[in-house]
Amino acid sequence: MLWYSTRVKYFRKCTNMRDKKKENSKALVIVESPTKAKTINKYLGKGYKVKSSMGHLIDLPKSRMAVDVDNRFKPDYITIRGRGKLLSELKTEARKSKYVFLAADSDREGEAISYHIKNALEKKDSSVNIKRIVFNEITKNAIQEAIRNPRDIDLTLVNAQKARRILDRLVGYNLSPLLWEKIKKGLSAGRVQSVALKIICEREEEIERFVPREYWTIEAEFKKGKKVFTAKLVKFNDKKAWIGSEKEADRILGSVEKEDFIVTQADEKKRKRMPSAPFTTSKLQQAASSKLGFPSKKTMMIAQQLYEGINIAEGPVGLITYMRTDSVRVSDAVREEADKFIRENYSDKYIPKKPNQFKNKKGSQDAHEAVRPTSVYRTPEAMKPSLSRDQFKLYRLIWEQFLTSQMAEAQMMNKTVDITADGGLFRAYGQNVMFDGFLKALRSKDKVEQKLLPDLSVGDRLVPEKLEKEVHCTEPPPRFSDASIVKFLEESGIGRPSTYAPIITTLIRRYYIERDNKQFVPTFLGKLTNKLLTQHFSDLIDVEFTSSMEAKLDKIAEGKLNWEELLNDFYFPFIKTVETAREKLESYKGITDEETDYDCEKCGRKMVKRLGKYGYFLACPGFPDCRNAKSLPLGKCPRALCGGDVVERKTKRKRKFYGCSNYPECEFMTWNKPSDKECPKCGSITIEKSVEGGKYIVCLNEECGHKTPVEKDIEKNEPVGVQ
DNA sequence: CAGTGAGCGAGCTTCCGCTTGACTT
Repeated sequence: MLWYSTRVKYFRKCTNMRDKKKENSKALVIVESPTKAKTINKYLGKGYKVKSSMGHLIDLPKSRMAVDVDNRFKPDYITIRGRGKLLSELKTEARKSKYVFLAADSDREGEAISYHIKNALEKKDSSVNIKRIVFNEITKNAIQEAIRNPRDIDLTLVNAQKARRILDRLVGYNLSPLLWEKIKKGLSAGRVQSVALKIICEREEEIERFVPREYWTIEAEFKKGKKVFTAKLVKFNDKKAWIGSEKEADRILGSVEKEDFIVTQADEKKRKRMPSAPFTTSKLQQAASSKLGFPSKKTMMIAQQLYEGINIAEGPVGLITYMRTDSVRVSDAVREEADKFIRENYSDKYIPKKPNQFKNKKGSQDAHEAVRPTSVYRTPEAMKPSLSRDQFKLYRLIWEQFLTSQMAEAQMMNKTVDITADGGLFRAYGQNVMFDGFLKALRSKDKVEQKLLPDLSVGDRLVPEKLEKEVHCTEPPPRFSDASIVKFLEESGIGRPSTYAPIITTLIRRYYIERDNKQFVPTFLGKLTNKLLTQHFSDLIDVEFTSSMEAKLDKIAEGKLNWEELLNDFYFPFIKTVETAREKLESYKGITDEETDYDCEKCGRKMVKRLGKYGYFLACPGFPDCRNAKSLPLGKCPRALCGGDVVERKTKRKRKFYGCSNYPECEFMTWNKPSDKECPKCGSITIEKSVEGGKYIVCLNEECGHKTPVEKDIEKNEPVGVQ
């Protein structure tokens, strides 16, 4: 019997093996994103199995430098913590497959990901046939074409990535410890984040230096027939009109007032207005920041949801293409679909004669298409029931940007009319939309305003209905916002689509900058860190550095430069500078403490605001003799007779909330972040609330309920220049 | 709903870039 059962087992084993053999004919395709894997699986069908790596699997370890600078910068690569399981799954799948196609993105990082996976797979079993394939749009044709043209790993491209990776490691892991030694542990510096910090600090210095000046403008209002229009004084006695004082404005008014106003020039010019390109990541973040008020992080999170798929009537569907891209490219098939949509919903006139051409930014890696709707036929309105408010807003933004990018240009007629009175030259502008083109698809809010001027010809005599002066103040340059910092980074070629949002988060997490009304303000710690870095590493913490590095990386990718040579040229001078800085720089430890008005109830000293592991807190400066420490009071508790302070707390799930320091005697708590102003009536904490028509400070004391409108930034302009 | 700092000297912090869940760090 034993014999029999063994036979059966053996037989079963054989059939199993035959099953496996069948699977053997399958080819394994490895991509980066699981969503992409799903889509490609549909296109490739039976003979293929598509898996995703979810980005890098092999990298330098986090816990140590792992670069042997004395041994030709040999990196010690390891499997990233937590990725071992995925890697061994890929190995198992690879062993069962006849072919493996490495289909990571067609850029520098994708080549490195493929290279590392190939090495790992071959370690176990060198008999697998591994090839690299690339495509830069997810269409059936593009993918089948790629499979027909497999190639080997491009080692020069891998070397370029290796140089980039190691350089960033050398910079980050040498500069950061210097900051721990000189300022505070846990701080960080790097090729990218430190440039972002620098420009935010530099802008702040500009603002601090700025002295506002008053200036005046003069405007005339005319009427011809029924049409009223205004013209601005642009020149006086052939000089550009910059009027610095009221006296001067009055002088000009006086000299012009009694004169005849005569039309001396009337020009009409045809102008075309091109729609802008579909979104790259950077442009998407900029638009979402300025039009929807979304921080970059929020934009990316919602875009990810739209990309991964939304349950709509036809089933779960990815509504947009991949959201991390530096390309404005759109596949031909999709362009044709857009033409069809435009024909059906507008008319042939709104299809451009030749498809609109948009140029990628220099240095674009072009691995993905632009961010666009997967089908323009899924209109925002039709999708609305399946989307959250924010998803809808972002989808509509992406959809409209794409649709308009595929529509015809608008034709404008621009009019310029010069009206002269004595030495004063007044100018009026008119704008007439001859053909609206892509403007037709914009919602009214974004539409270009029609500004019509009456028919005027040279020699016409006019009498101003009004002639007025107005006072203005020059304004300091604006602080950086999500939109403007991302714009700056992208235009400087610093950072990548996947890193724009995290850069901002890092600067905030390190307490280098704070968000104030959607604008970034450097903290004392941020300014100090920046000062230290710019003192010794001005060449490194600079826009120029990255662009020259990128140029050299390109050379490595072309095989014209050796990657070790690049690192060699960079590292040894750099590490010398680090050493000098370590010797020369004084220690700034402890100077980020800020004095406060709070008395230490244990010893009477004035407590200081100090930055700790978990954020700011109040510490007794008598430490370690007096060990008193407490949370930073944000204002008075609004409960009557309580007398406690409101402090920031965190739930077990790390969510911030604000509660009374007298807990549990007083149970006051709120999720709303208190404003920095106290209630003028009762002294309690207040929160800022934006309602239609303006911002208010609302008192949280229920018995008080006081509400004050926020006046517009009075205190912001005043202290700067007036003294 | 705690603690947080300095230094003692364990063991650790930190970079950029690629990608998602797991998850009480």
